[in-house]
Amino acid sequence: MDRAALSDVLPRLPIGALSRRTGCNVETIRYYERAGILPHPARSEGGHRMYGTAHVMRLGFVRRARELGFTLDEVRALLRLVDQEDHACVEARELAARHLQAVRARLADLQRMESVLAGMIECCGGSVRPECPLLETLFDGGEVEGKSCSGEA
Amino acid sequence: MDRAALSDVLPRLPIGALSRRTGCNVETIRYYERAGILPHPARSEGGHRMYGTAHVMRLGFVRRARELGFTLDEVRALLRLVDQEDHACVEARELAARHLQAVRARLADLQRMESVLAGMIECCGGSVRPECPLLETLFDGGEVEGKSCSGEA
DNA sequence: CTTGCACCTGTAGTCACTACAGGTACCATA
DNA sequence: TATGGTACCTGTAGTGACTACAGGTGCAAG
Repeated sequence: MDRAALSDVLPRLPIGALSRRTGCNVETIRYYERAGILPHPARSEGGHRMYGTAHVMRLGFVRRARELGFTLDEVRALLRLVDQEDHACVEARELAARHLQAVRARLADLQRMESVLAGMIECCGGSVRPECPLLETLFDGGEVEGKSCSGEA
Repeated sequence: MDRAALSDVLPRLPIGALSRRTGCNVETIRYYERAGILPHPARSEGGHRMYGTAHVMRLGFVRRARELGFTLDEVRALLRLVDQEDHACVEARELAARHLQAVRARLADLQRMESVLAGMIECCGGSVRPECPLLETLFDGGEVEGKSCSGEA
């Protein structure tokens, strides 16, 4: 598949149609153009943006990368690799691997949050203590995990 | 523990000391004041902010809540509950439970990202195909999971 | 030829900070 | 008491990735 060869096919999609086709907000498409993610499209006589198949594909690429949590900077880097003739597979892999590390770090963070929150809520639910143990925990920074939870004295 | 009773003890901490004690950035402390999270502290003759024990505790509360991923709006709501005499345990629990749901949703998102990314990277690593399968996947939106990965033809 | 929608540009708002610039207070030492 | 080096002050602007206007113009169907 030579993607460059598709560049000028169907160059008459206005921005709303591109939006519907890709599921990407109109404002976001214009933003991506300003941000250097999408190239400036052709314009109609009256100044309306006119897109072709190449744009549809590129925007699809961007959307999928964003859904995987790549930042726009990372997306720009991926697009640079795409735009080279030899697709620099190794670099793409490295970029993705670094991103995967970041995702896993965030995942670990969230898992910690999840368990602390779940513990606090459970603790609070069965409470017969005068003060709210949930708010207490936030106040004194006490560990929820491994604590008796029913309260002593 | 009556927290209100501690309000005026040790009211002579300047912002840098509060920062060191709580691990919260000086700029962030001032931001929290502007944002209505922390009350306006007393001032020295020359206009420097002077904090007491109550502020130390409140800021600790805010920090811990933020670390659990509560938004500042949620933190404000939690603080309102704290500031009521009857600590409204049920409401705190509901707030935390809603937040836990959000955390779990985000967790599920990230887990999906993680598995797709890991799959893409694995696929790319063993590639003998001409094009980069990682970039290809981003282009055509093909599923990585359950695909042969070694390439056919 | 008119109507009404789609499109245009440019700017400002979101969230939770962070980073200045340009100026003043505080406090320890000489 | 003078001085010097911090620590502090206010106000504004920047971050990322959009989103939401306001106020104006193009386009295509009837």
